[in-house]
Amino acid sequence: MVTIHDVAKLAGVSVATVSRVVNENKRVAEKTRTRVEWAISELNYAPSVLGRNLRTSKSNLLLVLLPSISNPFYTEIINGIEDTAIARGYNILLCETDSNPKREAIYFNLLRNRLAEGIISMDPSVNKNKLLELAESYPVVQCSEYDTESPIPYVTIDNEQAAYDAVTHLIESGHRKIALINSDERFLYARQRQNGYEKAMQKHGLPIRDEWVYNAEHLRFGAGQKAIRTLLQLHDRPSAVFAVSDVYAIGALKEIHRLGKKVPEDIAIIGFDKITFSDMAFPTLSTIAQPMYEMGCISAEMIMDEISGVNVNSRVLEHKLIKRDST
Amino acid sequence: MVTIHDVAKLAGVSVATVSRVVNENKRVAEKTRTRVEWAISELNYAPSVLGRNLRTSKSNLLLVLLPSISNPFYTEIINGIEDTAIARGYNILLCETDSNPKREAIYFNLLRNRLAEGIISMDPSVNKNKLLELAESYPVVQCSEYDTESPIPYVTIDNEQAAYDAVTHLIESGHRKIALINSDERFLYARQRQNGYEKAMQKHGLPIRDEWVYNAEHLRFGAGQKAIRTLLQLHDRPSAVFAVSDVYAIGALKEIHRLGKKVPEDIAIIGFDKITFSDMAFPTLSTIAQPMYEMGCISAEMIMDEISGVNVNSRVLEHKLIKRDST
DNA sequence: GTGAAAGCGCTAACAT
DNA sequence: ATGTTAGCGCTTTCAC
Repeated sequence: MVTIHDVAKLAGVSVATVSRVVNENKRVAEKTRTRVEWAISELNYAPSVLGRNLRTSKSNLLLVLLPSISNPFYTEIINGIEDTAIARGYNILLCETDSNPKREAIYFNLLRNRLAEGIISMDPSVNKNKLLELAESYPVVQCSEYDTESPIPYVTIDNEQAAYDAVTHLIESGHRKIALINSDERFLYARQRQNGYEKAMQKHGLPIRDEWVYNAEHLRFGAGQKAIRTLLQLHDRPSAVFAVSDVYAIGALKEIHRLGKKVPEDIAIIGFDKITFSDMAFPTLSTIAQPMYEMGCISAEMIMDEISGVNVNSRVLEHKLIKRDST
Repeated sequence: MVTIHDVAKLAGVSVATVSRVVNENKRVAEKTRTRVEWAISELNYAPSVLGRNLRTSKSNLLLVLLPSISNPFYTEIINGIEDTAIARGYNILLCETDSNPKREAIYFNLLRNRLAEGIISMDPSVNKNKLLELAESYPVVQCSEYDTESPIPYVTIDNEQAAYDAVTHLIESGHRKIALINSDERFLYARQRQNGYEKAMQKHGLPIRDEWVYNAEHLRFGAGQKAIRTLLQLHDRPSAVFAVSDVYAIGALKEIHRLGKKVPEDIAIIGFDKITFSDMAFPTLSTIAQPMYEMGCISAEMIMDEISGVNVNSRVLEHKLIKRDST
C-alpha cells in the first residue's frame, strides 16, 4: 500500500506538505504542489480513510439502517438519500438489519467508532432505547418510522390521515364492509393506519368487525395472498380491502384473480406506498402515494445538517390518494 | 468515546491486557479477565474498528458493487451474499455506482485503504481495466457479469444456453416470428443472450429481422413498455417476444394489456431472471430462472476464501425454464 | 501473566 | 512556505 511517506519521499518534501496538497490547503508553493501532485499520480496514491478518520473523526460516511432491502418502498427512499448525500460529498453504507438486534449492534458500533458520522434509521423494529441512547451522543434521524416520545428528529407522513383518506375513498365508492390487511402492530405506522381505518369507519357509522382486521406476518407478496384467502372465506365477507402496504395489496390482487374473482367488481382493493409495481399489477392498484424519494432527500439533508451542528426539525410530508382501477 | 485506555484505567490493568481480553487471547488470568470484562460492560466499551484496522488491516467488511438497488434481480443476490457473509463474521457494504465512474473510484479506494477486505462486483458497466488493476492487489470476485479474458474469478450462468432455451420454448410453442428486447450491447450478458437467441432461430431455420431486435435504454418497466409499442407497430409483427430481463417483460405485458391485446394469444412473452414479481404479473410470466440467492452465497464464499488465501475457481450455475401463462 | 512501548497512516500544532 | 512531531485507538513484540 502506498502511504503518504512514499509520496513525500518521491517528491522530496515532508509528509505535512503532501497532506496540505491532498487537503487542498492553500499554503503550498505552486512549484511544490506540482511536484507533489506528480508524485501522487506517479505512485497512484489514495489517502487512507482509516488514518484520516482516526485523526479527524471525519469519514464522510452515512449509515442507513433498514430492515430489508427487498421492499421497494425502501429502495426509492434510498435513491433520494444517495443523490442528496453524494451531492454533499457523503457516501452511504446500507445496513440491512433483518430485524436482528445483533446486526443492529454491529452497525451502531460503526457509528460509535466514528467510522460513520451519522445514521438514518428506517427500521421499525429497531431497539428504541438503544437508538435513543445512541442519539444522545451521535447524529441520528428516523425516516418513515419514528418514536412519538423521543427527541430524535424524523421525517414521515401523516399515516392516520392517509389511512383515513384511503378508507374514505372506499366508502365513497359505495363500500360498507371494509377489511384491513395490517402488518405487525408493534410498528407505529401500523397502529396509526389502523386508527385512520377505524376513524373513517366510525365517522360514517360503519361497523368494524374483528375478523375484518387481518395482521400479516412478513412483508411479502405471499402474506397478502394468504390474508385475502382468509378474508374471502369469512361468512360475512368484506366488499373492499385496505392494505397498509402495496406489497400486501398486490399479493391480494393476484390471489383474487387466481380464484376467478374480479377486482373491483367482486372486491375492491386499495394499497399504500405507490411502489413502481403498483402500476404494473392487474388491475392497476389504487393506493396512497408516499413521497418516498423526497423523504430520502430530506432525511439525508437532516442528518448532514445535524452533523454540521445545525438544528433540525422533524417534518411531516404530504401524501396523495391515487385512484386507479382496483377501486 | 470510550477507549481502551479508559477500560484499562478502570480495571487497573494495562491496555495490552484489555486488548488480550477483547481479542480472546488465552494468556490472561481468570481473575484479571473478569475484572476487565466488568470494566468493559461498565463503560459500555466497543473497540474502535478504525484503530484495529490501522494496525491489522482487518475490517471484516465486504464491498458489494451494484449499478442500482432498484432492480430486484440484485436484491435476491444480495440476500445470499449477506446471509453467507454474516455467517462467517463479515458485514457487507452496499455500493450503488449508478454506473458513475467517480462513485466507483470512491468505493475502489475504500478497498485500497483496507477499509474493506474484498469486493464483489455486479456492475456490468464497471471499468474493466480499473477492476483488473485492483484485482492484482486485492481480492475481487465478479457476480453475474464478468470478463471472459480476465483472470478475475466469477459466478454466473450460461447466458447463451439460457437464452437459447427460452427462444426454443417459444419456437416449440409454434412461434416463428420472434422478437428480442435486449439491453445495452456493451454488457456481456446482453451479447451472450443475443447469441443464444440467434442460434435458436438459425437452428430452426427461422429468419432474424433487424427490426425485431430492440435495444432498451434503462432497466425500467417503462423501457419494456416503449419496446413493445415499437414492436407492435411494425408492419411484419412478431408473434412472440423474448426479453432479456423480467423488468422489460413485465413492462411489455402491461402495455400489451393496456392496448387491449391478449397474452399469449396475440403475442407471447418470455422474460429472464424470475424475480418475485414475475409471478404477480398478469398473466404470470414465463421466464428463465437464475439461482440468484445461490449466486450470492457462492460469490460471498469465493471472496472470503480469496481473502483467507484459498484458491477459488469460477462457477457456472444451472438455469431453469419456467413455463407459466405468458407463453 | 502482565506491562511498556513501538508503530499502523494521517493531520495539525508548533517550529523554523 | 515547509518541516518536525505528537497523538488519534489499537495490537503486538519484547521484557519482566
